[in-house]
Amino acid sequence: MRVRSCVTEHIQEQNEEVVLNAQEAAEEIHRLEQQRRENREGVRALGFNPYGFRADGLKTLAQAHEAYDEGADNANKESTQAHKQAKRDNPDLPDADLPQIVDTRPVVRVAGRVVLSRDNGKLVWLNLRDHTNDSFQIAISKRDCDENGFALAKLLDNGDIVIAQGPLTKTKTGEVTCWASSLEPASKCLVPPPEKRLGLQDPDMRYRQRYVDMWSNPDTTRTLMLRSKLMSAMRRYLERHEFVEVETPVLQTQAGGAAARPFFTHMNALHLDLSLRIAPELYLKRLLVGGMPRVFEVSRNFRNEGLDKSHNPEFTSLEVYQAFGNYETMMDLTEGLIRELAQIAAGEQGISASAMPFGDLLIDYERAFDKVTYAELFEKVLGFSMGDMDKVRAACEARGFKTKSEDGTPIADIFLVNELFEEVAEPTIDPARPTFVLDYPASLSPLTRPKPGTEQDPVPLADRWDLFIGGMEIGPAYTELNDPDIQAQKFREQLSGVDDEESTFRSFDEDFVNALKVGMPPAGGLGLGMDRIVMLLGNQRTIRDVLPFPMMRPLGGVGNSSEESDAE
RNA sequence: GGGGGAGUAGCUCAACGGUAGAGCAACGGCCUUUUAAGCCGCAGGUUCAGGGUUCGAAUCCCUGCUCCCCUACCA
Repeated sequence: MRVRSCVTEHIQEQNEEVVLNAQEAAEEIHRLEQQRRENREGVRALGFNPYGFRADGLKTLAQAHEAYDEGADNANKESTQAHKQAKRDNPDLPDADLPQIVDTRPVVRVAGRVVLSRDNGKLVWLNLRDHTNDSFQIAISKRDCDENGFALAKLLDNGDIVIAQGPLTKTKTGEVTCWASSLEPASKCLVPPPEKRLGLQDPDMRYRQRYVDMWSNPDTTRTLMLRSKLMSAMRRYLERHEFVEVETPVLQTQAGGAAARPFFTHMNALHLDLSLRIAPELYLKRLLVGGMPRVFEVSRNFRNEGLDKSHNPEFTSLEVYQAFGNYETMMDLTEGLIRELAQIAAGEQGISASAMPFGDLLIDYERAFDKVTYAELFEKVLGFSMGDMDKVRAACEARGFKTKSEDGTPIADIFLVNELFEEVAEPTIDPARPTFVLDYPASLSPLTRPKPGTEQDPVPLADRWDLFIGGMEIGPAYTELNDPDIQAQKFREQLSGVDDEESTFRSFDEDFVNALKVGMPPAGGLGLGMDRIVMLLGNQRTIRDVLPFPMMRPLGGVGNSSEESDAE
């Protein structure tokens, strides 16, 4: 009871606050909004509801444009001319005896947002926009449109949504136009819109008010719709390959499957501290143990790390696991998937998948992806074998890379090898050619099966590849480790090998090891960064441009953190 | 984390120590084939916020807020 009354009080306080804010806001209505409110009243005075009703039988603006019938339009124009000419020649004849006007022009009903308007007095031109067409012209003439519709046209503001109906014709400059017989309001835009040609430019405003960005910059909507189409095509592709989509927990008692700092939250009912998932991997593998042979999850992952043009704190990965597959199975699957998505994206944009623009690059998704092993690429670029530790250490020192940690202990050889690889070898991969880099050092891949026969090599390898496109890492795939003893040992190594700061977010998942004890079939596993794939195929430079609502710092300063960051 | 840049009318931008302007949008008027329509008229500002220097600050200095770029970190 006590809790309830507290809650009630709290809600009351909140409500009072809302009322106060609303009053303050009401006093501060901008003059431009006020004018729009007055126009809205004018629309009401005509007998319309400015917020409209259900409308059936609407065509998209693109469909309407398609429906234009040249023959019918010409027949109408010619017969109208003949009628007028005859009337001039025989002013006394009744209309019934004059040549009749033929009108078989298709009539369409369309809806859209007003992006331009030109008022010529007795003829008003509107250009409407929807998701299929940036600018479709409507003419509302005093002669041909119903009286209320014509009066409405005079009261419209840019940004309003309207429904127009009428026959399709071409103007004398050749533009397909709906010559309205009626016009109705569908919704009012009370907020003054951005500049009509340039759209909303300020990137901050574009992300914060995506709903304005989307209609004022149609490319934004196109990119977000491309994202949907690619996600849908990805599901179709995987289902065609007999994968089933599953959903695994986002709230986890220990976030695993990747090395990343998680977000934390608390569950009241069980008095549990929980973290949001950083990867779905360990749960998907449990499903393989249970007997699902081919699974995938479109996983929203949360990582409490920095933001930049390829990192958002929540992002979408595709993870795929195939029992009795390996990392080569995953390579074929991935290449096929990405090529198919590229073809779909290319089709949307009317270009070829063999030359898709990404910044200054033209990326070819049609030809077979390049393949190179980690060791080959290392040796080709560095000029010596990655097993030659003296040269590795010397090369690192020559380049000024750290070879000792803060307390003076030498950094493990394999991290030096990887430092050289990432800093020197990786950048030489041709960004215009999708490239698989195969066979990573085993110590860098704790959840991966060691490559048979390399255990005694200077650098033991693992069945792992990474795919690089456009200079970005798109995702890795593995032959999954299914030996519970090796897995347990890798967990232990990871825990002991990291400093205190990092150990807070690496954990030994005993239940996962138990699952492997029950027996997981050999399997291939794959993780793809879907946001980055949409960036590549939609030619967008930043991850923010492929997310409808990217993470933004709240306006107004201090933020809402109840305490100072505890993890710095 | 480090360095650089930006914030001015609803929007896009000028003005860089001396009366805050333009284009678009808006508002009033004219106009039945316009295409960023046109013509005439009229209005619109806490120059991000707060402090300082100065006779005088959008402009120079300091602090804060927000964004952008580079860099660093990052399975």
